[in-house]
Amino acid sequence: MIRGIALLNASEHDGKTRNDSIISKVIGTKPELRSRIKDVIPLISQTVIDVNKLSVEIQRKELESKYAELLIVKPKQERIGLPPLEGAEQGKVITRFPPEPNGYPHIGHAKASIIDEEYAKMYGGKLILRFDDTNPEKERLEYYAAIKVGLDWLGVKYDLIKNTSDDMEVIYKKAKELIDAGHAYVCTCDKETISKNRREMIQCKCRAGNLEQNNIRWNKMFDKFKPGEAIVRFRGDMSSENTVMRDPTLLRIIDESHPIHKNKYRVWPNYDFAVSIEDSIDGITHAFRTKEYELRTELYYTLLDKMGMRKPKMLEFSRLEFEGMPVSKRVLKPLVEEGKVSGFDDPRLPTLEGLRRRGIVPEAIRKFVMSLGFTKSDTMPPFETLESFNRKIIDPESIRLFIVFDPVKLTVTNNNLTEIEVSNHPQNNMGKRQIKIDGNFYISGSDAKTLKIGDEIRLLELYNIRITKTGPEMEGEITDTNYKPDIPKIQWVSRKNPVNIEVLISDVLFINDQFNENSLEVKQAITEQHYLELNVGAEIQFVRFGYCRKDSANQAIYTHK
RNA sequence: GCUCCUGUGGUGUAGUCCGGCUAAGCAUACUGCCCUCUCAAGGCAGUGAUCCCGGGUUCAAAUCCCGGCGGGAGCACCA
Repeated sequence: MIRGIALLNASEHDGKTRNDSIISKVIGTKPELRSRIKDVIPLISQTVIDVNKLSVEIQRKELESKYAELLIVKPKQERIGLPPLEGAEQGKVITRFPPEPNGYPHIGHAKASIIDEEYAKMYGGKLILRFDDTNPEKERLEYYAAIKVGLDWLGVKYDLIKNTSDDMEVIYKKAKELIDAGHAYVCTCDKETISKNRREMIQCKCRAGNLEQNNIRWNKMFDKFKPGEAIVRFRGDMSSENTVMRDPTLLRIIDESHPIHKNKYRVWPNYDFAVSIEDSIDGITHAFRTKEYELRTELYYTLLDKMGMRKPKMLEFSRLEFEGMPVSKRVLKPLVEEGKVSGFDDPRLPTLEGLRRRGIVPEAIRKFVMSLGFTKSDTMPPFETLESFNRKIIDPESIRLFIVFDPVKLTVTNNNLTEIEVSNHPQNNMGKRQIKIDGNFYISGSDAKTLKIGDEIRLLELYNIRITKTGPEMEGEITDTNYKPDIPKIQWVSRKNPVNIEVLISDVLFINDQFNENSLEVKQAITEQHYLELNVGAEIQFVRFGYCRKDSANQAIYTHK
């Protein structure tokens, strides 16, 4: 057997084989030899020497005659999809997607929700959409809706929808329990002091307060105290190396009206407190969040411990963002307000609406997200990869049309056709369209520039012509109608019924943190009459230009090449 | 500054937990050819990684151990 493997390896490497490879292969095929490896090695070395002495032809001959079964290559099976989850049981996995309704959904939400859904699917479990709406200062009703619309568009299906704010009574109950058990206290220090103490690991006097004081203060938080005057803090560890454990805030007072509950509550839990309670009572088995929360998982588990609640498994993944396409509201909002972009659906933006208008389809986003894997490494995947997935999906259903930029007039002096029929797609049956012609065309300026008198070109789908006049009003005459492979082929638009449109071309929004003033190019173009018959939202491939999505009767948005 | 996380071709990843059956697989990008009445899609081929660096353990290390270095994040009454 050793000889066979050595021969095989030799044949794969120009007749030369090596000890290490053979040892590995032998152990791989017969693991039981592992313990006797020391006895096997000399044997292998000798075989390798013998085999290397033989010529390639002899090696091959012997291999084929004696060890033919080794020539059958077994295909390597590779894991597809997400890595398996620890502790996941078929049918029992419950995941959750917990956005805060404080803005429009973007590619980051897409990644999170797709991972949540894929894992639920993988284990035949459930996905809960939970709005983490515990900060009335930032949340608005329209965002709840926008997020749902975004998920629908993405095709992310959830089994249950709920709001964290609907569980306020449970949250209060848990807070009271923590206070009564001495795991939490009400702190009335001011913000700066708290922050300073946390940095310097100093306990404040509130921490030492007795149960009675804490209960009085807790009750006062619901009426007497003003916002900022008192917070509930977890009795963590002020000397912990993990700063989040240094008596973090659990609840605070906010008087702003909540989009759903209006002024019913004014003591609101903060993120860590709400998430741990919610995940636990919702029956979540596996919770995923982005990496910047990593240090908070210690708090998450500790809190759940102190409350005596069931602990889900918390895992982190890296944030998804594209280079030059920031996702944060902090930078996007000013852009919208200053009119630098047209709105949150501007095609330059990585918002779901922006991507949709640009012509990116949900299936492409899903494939792309899945290709990223579940990792914690900080990376900026190129937008190109998304485009590539997208192109493959939209190509079969994109109608082919002709478009011309910087139009130059071209007249074919001996034209005798009045109408031709053109196929809408080169491979797929997407019907045909009629184009009326009279010998007067527009061609692209960039093509016109390359043409000299006497050149022969083909007007795609039409006929071949020889250029007889150049300049702004070009002329040519038909030489042949048969397709010739070797001459340049260009697209054209009939001057009989041209359609003027503008094409929006996006470039990266930011270059080295600077807003790219040239991030949107608007190009005037002329296309075919047929454009007007397409539905808004249709994907078009303008031949020799690229894919675009019809945004309106006179505007198309460039998707990608 | 402190703490945590992370480091595989230009890019994104698989493999890392449980060292060997992979002289590192896939995708993307790039190049060339084929196909094609598009510079698309499709097919084929090619370029490209001393698996961050240095030690150690072992017959054997991308994988385990130790020590460096690079990158990111957190240090809020935001999520």
